[in-house]
Amino acid sequence: MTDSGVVRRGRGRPPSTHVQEAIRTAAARLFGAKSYDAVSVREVAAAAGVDPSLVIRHFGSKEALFLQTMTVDEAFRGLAEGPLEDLGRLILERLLTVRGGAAISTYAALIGAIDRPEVRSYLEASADRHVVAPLAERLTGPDRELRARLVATQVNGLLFDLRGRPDTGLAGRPTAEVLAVYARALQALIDDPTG
Amino acid sequence: MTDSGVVRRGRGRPPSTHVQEAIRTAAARLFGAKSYDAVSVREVAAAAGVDPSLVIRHFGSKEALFLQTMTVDEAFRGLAEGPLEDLGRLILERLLTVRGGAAISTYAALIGAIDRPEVRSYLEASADRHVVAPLAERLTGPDRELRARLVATQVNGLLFDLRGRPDTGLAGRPTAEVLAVYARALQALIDDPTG
DNA sequence: CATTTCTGCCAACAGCGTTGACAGTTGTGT
DNA sequence: ACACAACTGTCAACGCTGTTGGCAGAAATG
Repeated sequence: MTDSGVVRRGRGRPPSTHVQEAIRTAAARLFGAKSYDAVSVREVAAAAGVDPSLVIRHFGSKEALFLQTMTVDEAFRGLAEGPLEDLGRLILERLLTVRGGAAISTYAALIGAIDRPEVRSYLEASADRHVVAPLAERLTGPDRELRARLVATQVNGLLFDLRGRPDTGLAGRPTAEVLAVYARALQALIDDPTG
Repeated sequence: MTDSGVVRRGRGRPPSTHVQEAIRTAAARLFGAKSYDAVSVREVAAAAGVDPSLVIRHFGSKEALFLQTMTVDEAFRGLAEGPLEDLGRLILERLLTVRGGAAISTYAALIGAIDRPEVRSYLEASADRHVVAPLAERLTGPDRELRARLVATQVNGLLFDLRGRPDTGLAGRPTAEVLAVYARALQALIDDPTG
């Protein structure tokens, strides 16, 4: 879906790959550990053993590098699949356990940069593509799209609150307990209110 | 609760008020219109007709000025009061309608700066004080504190998704419709699951 | 073999939040 | 009345930021 970030412009010397890879690796580590603002381009460059200007040259801007590095699509894919009657629990289970909570910390980094328009629209598009759209098609009863949208809202809230504490869980509670209780609320939106 | 931001250090010339007021007014307008990062201290100073260094002198830092300007306590006070059997709807109604959605836009500004530790802890403390703590005392059944915490989580999610669109509502839906549907999910956490 | 597009490197830009230095003003304690 | 302390506002400067331009060389295409 996303290209490598380097635009081929015709004939001539082809772009290198290992320098980009080094920058991307360093950026992923730093953006995962500190906030967007707290990570400087010069810092990423130093970690990658590269000149700061090269980072911009290769990726266009700090924000573009950030967006290319911190993607959440992989963790969100197929989130709305599974039997409807147990989907609330299933969604939460996948979010909280898959890849050791990697989805949460990546999401946390994105939320920290939410004021940047491109980050914001990426996050919205991601929720739409992986949760709202597929779920709206499967729901039955009234207000299907709104209910699907609000499922994403609840997921947003949970991810928002879990920012930075992927292990300890909410309010010191273990993940399993949060999951069981919150699943009921999520399921209240999934179930047909007239049925 | 919060003092004026100027610390009296003993005898001597007392602090002025109208300059602080001018800075605070300019800051409130700018922080409400643009994101934390997009508003510079120099810009606030210019709007207040004041030297940039005075802004820092008076308020300590840009972040302190921000926190003193954008407070959400007023809008959150008493949020968890009212009959338990209808509290889900009541909470949402108060959040979405009080003061024309001023709570939402202020919250939006705070979320935009969520990566700053002091902003983060203020937001957490605010939710605790006005929602989690008073609600946990009133709930019945198992997992009272966790359920109260998750009510705040759902509220967070809604405020998060409503950022920047206090009028149009979610997904273009009018506020009333969102309210009615989401209230069910919120109420699912408030109701005693064993009852 | 000319052309084109990369490479990497250095210096510089404008803007940022913040601080130091300094002179002037206004209050309090004795 | 007088010293002192804490404020006032003004100016220049600090170190940092993301980003850009210039430049010489390398590697591909036609």
